[in-house]
Formats: sequence, structure tokens, C-alpha cells
Amino acid sequence: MTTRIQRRNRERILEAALDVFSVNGFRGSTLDQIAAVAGLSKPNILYYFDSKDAMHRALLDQLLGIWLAPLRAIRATGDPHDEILGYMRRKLQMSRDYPRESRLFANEVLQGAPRLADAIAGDLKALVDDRAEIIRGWIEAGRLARIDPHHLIFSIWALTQHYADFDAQIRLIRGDTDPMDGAEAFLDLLFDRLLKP
Amino acid sequence: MTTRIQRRNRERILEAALDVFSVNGFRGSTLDQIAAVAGLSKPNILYYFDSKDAMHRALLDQLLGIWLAPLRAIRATGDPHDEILGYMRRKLQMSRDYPRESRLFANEVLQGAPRLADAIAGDLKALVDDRAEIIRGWIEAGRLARIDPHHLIFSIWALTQHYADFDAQIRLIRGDTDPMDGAEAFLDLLFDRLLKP
DNA sequence: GTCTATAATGCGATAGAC
DNA sequence: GTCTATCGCATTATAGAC
Repeated sequence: MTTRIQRRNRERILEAALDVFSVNGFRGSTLDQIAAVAGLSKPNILYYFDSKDAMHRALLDQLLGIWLAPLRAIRATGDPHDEILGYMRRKLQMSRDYPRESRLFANEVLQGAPRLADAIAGDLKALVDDRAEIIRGWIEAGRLARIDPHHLIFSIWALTQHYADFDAQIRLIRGDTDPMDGAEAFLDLLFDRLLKP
Repeated sequence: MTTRIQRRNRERILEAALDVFSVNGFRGSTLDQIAAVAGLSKPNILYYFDSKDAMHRALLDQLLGIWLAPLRAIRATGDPHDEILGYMRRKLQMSRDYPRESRLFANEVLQGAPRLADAIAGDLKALVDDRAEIIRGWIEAGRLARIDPHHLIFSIWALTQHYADFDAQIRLIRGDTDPMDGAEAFLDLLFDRLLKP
């Protein structure tokens, strides 16, 4: 049986772990850092999670659901142009709302996806292949430009996640301007032009 | 005075350090790993570099020159469409030729660019702002679509570096296909459509 | 220049009191 | 449930022989 306090502490620990892991990666993060951010002692956070690895796995597990939802929402029955622009906008919104999750994911893939290989080669690949087939169907029907569906999906990932993952660089170059200011208008124009048959 | 052997060993160490740092990040990498890849003993690599940090700084220093060259090559006197597509193609070629450097850079920026902040806010920002002005001039002259020059440059970075930085993910999704197969044709089409006035 | 041995510290995890 | 204390191992860096 789990009490309110237990749930609250588990959440505080995962919140702190996300802060730390998303910046420093798994090996670069320490339990001392996570405990300090969570406002708990190091042995105490190990009372709630068996190990540093268990914290990281818990974060990756809950990440996958969040991460796949926008792509899942693409429907073959919708208008091709609207469906794909809608997907791009949802992904861009995720870079706004979940930048730490985006960086956690980026850290993981940069290192060769050691802990995500199964999920990527399984659920994600299946979902991507399925949506790529929908896009291929739209192209065959003459409703979209003749572009490679996989590269189209990769381009949406690259362009939207860049604003979360390379936030530090964009801030240093653009100064006080909000890094994502103007991004949606730019990407709307880009994909509008790209998709037209 | 530096001998041939010294130069060769320094190069072997930097080569090994790039292998290791680009995958594991700075804190996630160990001197044992680097020494093993270099085929030298741990004290021996510390004979050539004062510290782990010195190896990392040496890599970042030589990285910056490589990294800025393609953007520097943009000329106000050229044809706008050709200049920008040429830049994109050079950047894509760098993801092919220097994927480890791309990941080293990505690791650094993901962590908030602690060791690159000065270079980004200095040389890189100055170069980007200058080339953005050139692009703005082309737009005012009606030779390009009315798009934000900074976002255009960011989009080139995002789309090209994605193939190096997220290589593991793309491989898992595309299977045996070369991750960059079809990328140039796709990006040629994308930027051709985006840039037209 | 390169090695073995080791010092010095950092870190994940556990023991045990309360 | 939470803490202090500590174990045991990994890691950076140095000492000193050759």
C-alpha cells in the first residue's frame, strides 16, 4: 500500500532526477545532485528507488508514452496537409512543454540508445512504419508532394526537437529573444511549401 | 621540440578521446576507456595531456574551426539559392565525414554549453549575425522567400546534424538502409521549395 | 617516454540507530 | 521513513623505477 507521502516523494525524486539526468546524462549525474534538488537525503531517495539505474528507467518508461502520442494522433482519414502540420505543431509544443524530456531522449540516443534500443526498434519503428504507409498512400493519391515519408518524419523531429535540445546555443545567438519566437510561423511556411503536391 | 613520435601519439590520443567523449560525454568518459582505445597506458596519455579536461579542451578547440567553415563560405556575391543550398549540402557532408564531432558538439550544447559559451556567444554569433544580414539583403531584393534568416540557419543545422546525432535512432527505424540514403534529395527539395520568392 | 604501483577523492549503495 | 556513518569500488592523477 502506498501513502500520499510516498507518492509525493516518488514524484519529487523523479522530478529532480529529470532535472539532473536531462542536463548531465546518466553517467554524468550523481545521486548527491538528485538528492539535493529533491531536498532529500541520498539514502532516502534510495529508499524509494532501488538504484540510480531504477530512477533512470522509470523516467524513460514514462517518457515513451508522452513521446509517441503526437505521432499516434495522425489519422489516415484526415486531410493530409492538416494532419502533418498538426503533427509538427504538436511536436513543437512538446519542445515548449517538455524540454527536459526532449534532452533526456537526446542524451540517450546520442549514446547509441543503450536503454531505448528495444523500444525504438519495437513500438516506435512499428508506429513510424505505419504512419509512413499512410503518408505514402496520400502521395500515391496525389494529395502530397512526392517526398520520402521517413525523411519527412525525421525532418519534423529534427526541426522541432532542435529548439529544446539546442536551446542553450540558440539563446546565446539570439540574445534576449525567446528561442522559439517565430519558430511556428517559420515551420508552418516550411511545411506548407514542402507538402504541396 | 616535438618529435614525430610525440605528434603521432598526441594524435592517437585525441582520436581515441573523440571516440569516447562523443559517445559518453565528458563526465561519462574515463581515462581508462581512452587509454584502451588509444592503445597506450593511462599514465602515458597523461604524459601527453595534463588532464582529462585538457584533452577535451583540445578537441573543442580544433572542432570550432571545422564547424564554422561551411557557414563562412557563404558569399553575398553569389546566387542566393545556390549559396544556401550549397551551405546545406556542405553541412550534410560534414554529418557524413565528422559524425563524432557533431555528437561531441551536441553533447556540449545539451549540457548548456559550459565550455563553449564564449565561443558561441562570440565568434559563432558574430558569423551567424553577419550571414543573416546577407540573407536579409537577398530577401529585401526579392531574391528569396520572406523567411526569418536566423530560423533558416537553425533549420539547416537541425536537419543536417540530426543525421549524425540521432544516427542510432534512424538506424533502428530504417533497418539495414544507410541512414543518410535519400537525405540529400529530400533536403534539396525541401530547401528548393522553401527558398523560392 | 613508458611502465607499475599507489595516493586521493568521488560515488553508489548499505548498515543500523532512531 | 529518515537520518548519520561507512563500506567498497571506480576514477583521476602522481611517484618513482626503468
